Amino acid sequence: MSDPKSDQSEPIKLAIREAGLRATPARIATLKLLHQATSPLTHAEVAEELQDLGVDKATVFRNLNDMATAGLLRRTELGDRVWRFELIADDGHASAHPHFVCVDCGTVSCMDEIKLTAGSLRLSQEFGEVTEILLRGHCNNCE
Amino acid sequence: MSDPKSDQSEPIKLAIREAGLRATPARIATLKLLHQATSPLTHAEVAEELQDLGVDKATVFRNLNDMATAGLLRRTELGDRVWRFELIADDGHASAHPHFVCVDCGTVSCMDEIKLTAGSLRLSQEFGEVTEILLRGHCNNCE
DNA sequence: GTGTAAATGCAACCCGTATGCATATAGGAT
DNA sequence: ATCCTATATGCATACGGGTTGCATTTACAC
Repeated sequence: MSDPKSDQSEPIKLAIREAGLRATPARIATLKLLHQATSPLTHAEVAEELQDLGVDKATVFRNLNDMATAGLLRRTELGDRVWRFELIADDGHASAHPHFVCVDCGTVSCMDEIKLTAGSLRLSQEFGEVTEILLRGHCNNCE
Repeated sequence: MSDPKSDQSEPIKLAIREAGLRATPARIATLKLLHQATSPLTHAEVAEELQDLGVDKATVFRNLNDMATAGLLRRTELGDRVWRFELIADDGHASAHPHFVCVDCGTVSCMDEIKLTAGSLRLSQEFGEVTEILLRGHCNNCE
């Protein structure tokens, strides 16, 4: 009774187990969803998508948080009091990158090339070690 | 029965009225508090300070939001799901400036000199008009 | 297969914030 | 100085995203 559908579950399962967690259907579905996403997803967005599979909100919340703690996801708050999660993959869109959040429509974009000036970087080190850059403003679709 | 204490209430009252609001004790006290502050304050911080004066939480919340809408304060969310408010003065620390938030202790610092590289600035305009820059990381007191 | 720690579902709860409504007050009109 | 009314306040209650306690189920090491 082996599953004939050629999904990419196996590598995902492996990754979950390597992170020290059990590869449950809810977690696999969550990671698949985030894999397809082009920007960070909220708790609510993931929960809505997974409730067709009969997965409870609380489970989604716990899984997202647990997988973030386990290093599979990055959890960020982009100014609207909602947590968002994105995959930390071994490839491509992996490393921490700045985000742009539209204060009007709430759309979140990933920015790969944004940098601070050298001087600003130096100055910022007087405060501490910067791990995340977030830009907010009005996106081009909203004006 | 004129008040002998040489506080700076008058200019503050004027500013409140100019913003189209009534100069109530709660608002005056709120602005004085924010005037002394060196970084943005939360609802809770202001509310706690003002409850000695018998001011209700809800009033503080409404006043902060109203004064932000009226252009007296700037309201920002710095990643911990809590609103913070800072004065928009005519002098000094007035214009929008980046903030640094320590993800460990939650301390917020105002950064006046941080800039993006010219190239980043150009790139960011593909997304929209950036109105706010927020940096997060580990502050020097926390490591 | 079996046992057990980890994961899940459900409901209840938490915390920061917002709101409805009756009362009090600022401040322009008189 | 007094009055009047829109604005502001206090209190209680509601809200929304997120979290947690507990009994049940399930992944997976053996």
